[in-house]
Amino acid sequence: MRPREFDHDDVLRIAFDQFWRKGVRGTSLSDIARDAGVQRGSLYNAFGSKEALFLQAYERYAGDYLLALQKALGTGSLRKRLTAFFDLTITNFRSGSPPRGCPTTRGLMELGAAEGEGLDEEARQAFASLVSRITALVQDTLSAGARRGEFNGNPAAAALHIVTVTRGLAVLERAYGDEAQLRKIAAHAIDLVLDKKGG
Amino acid sequence: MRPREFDHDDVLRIAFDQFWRKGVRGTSLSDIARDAGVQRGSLYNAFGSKEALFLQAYERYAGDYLLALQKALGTGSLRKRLTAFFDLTITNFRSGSPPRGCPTTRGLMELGAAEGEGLDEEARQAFASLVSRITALVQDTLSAGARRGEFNGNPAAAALHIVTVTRGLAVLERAYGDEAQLRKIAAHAIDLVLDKKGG
DNA sequence: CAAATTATTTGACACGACGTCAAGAATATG
DNA sequence: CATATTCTTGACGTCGTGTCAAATAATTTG
Repeated sequence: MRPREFDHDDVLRIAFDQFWRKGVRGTSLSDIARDAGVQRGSLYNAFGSKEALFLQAYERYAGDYLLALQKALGTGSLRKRLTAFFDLTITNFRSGSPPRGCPTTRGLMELGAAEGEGLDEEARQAFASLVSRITALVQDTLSAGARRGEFNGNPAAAALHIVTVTRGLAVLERAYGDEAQLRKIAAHAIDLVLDKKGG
Repeated sequence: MRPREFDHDDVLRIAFDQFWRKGVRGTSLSDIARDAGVQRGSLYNAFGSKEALFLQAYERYAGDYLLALQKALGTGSLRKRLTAFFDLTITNFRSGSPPRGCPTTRGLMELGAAEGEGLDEEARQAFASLVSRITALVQDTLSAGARRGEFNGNPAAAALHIVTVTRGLAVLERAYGDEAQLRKIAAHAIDLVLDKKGG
């Protein structure tokens, strides 16, 4: 066996950086190959296709991101935890120059329309899985907060609502690029969820 | 002058149908030309580029959609109006088979990353403009509701929150395709906004 | 230590997409 | 009836994805 001339993980990082900045459809394997100092054919040999390469790169990102979220949601009052959650979310959307937006949201909207369209379906599941796991983290945080008397609504509904707002923030980020606005919306969402009538 | 052999508006409708179903990047001018029974070159002659054709088709859609929203927001109690607003929004996302999702949200996430990237910037403005106009409609509705004592929060903040939720719904629609879930989230959002503490 | 094995690399190819251009076709105008 | 003007048509260049066979280089085996 001949050993590979490039580092698998390096390529994954380089590829995801491009996917994040330009989207999957907007990134060519030639771009990635040039950036990684690898021949295009080698990428096909190692990963199979652009979509498969993206999936691997995305899973990497998703794992890292979940860990960071878990950390943000792990300390302080419920309000502090939710604030840290939105902070991390928005900071993530606004990272890079120019800001790269949310890769999950972009990926979801880049999907083809057909129901079972090859790897599209696999990608959809990867995106949906991250969103679900984030929702679960938020719900757990709210449930814990409820046990401590900091929240008295429905944790599942509230978590879904909060995650829906973060997806909306990802979209508004692309529309206006106004980070202060995003933070205002986030603060308002926290108020709505925590100051609910009867709370 | 030689007369055009196709109807300008027909092509716009046919083109937007494809853009809506498959996204701008996922739709080729060959697709549109075939569907419209027009030569590809004629489209370039008449519209200039794919992006320009999309922009015209999108403006058409945006105008129609705004009118429909205005109608939905125009009658009944504030709660009824907001319910009709979310109803129309979700129904729009779920129209077609398979459901086509939200063209504005998809368009926004399909934009290139570079700040001033040719027509991308024009498209971004078109998307942002529709979102802004929707926000204004919702805000007016909330203000009117406030004058009638049906709402006592900040109309601007609440309108922005509601529109953010609709953008989030567009994303979740792609992730899960679960219309019942979308309607639950919408109902919860209305409750949060209208039942705010002190309301 | 030499040689066969085996995966990786490399370059050529087919195909489809965008956009441009010059040449042909059809109407309106003088 | 001829001319000018616009639309249409088909060919071209470039770039994207994905495939394939041939060349290459290390490891494993004898």
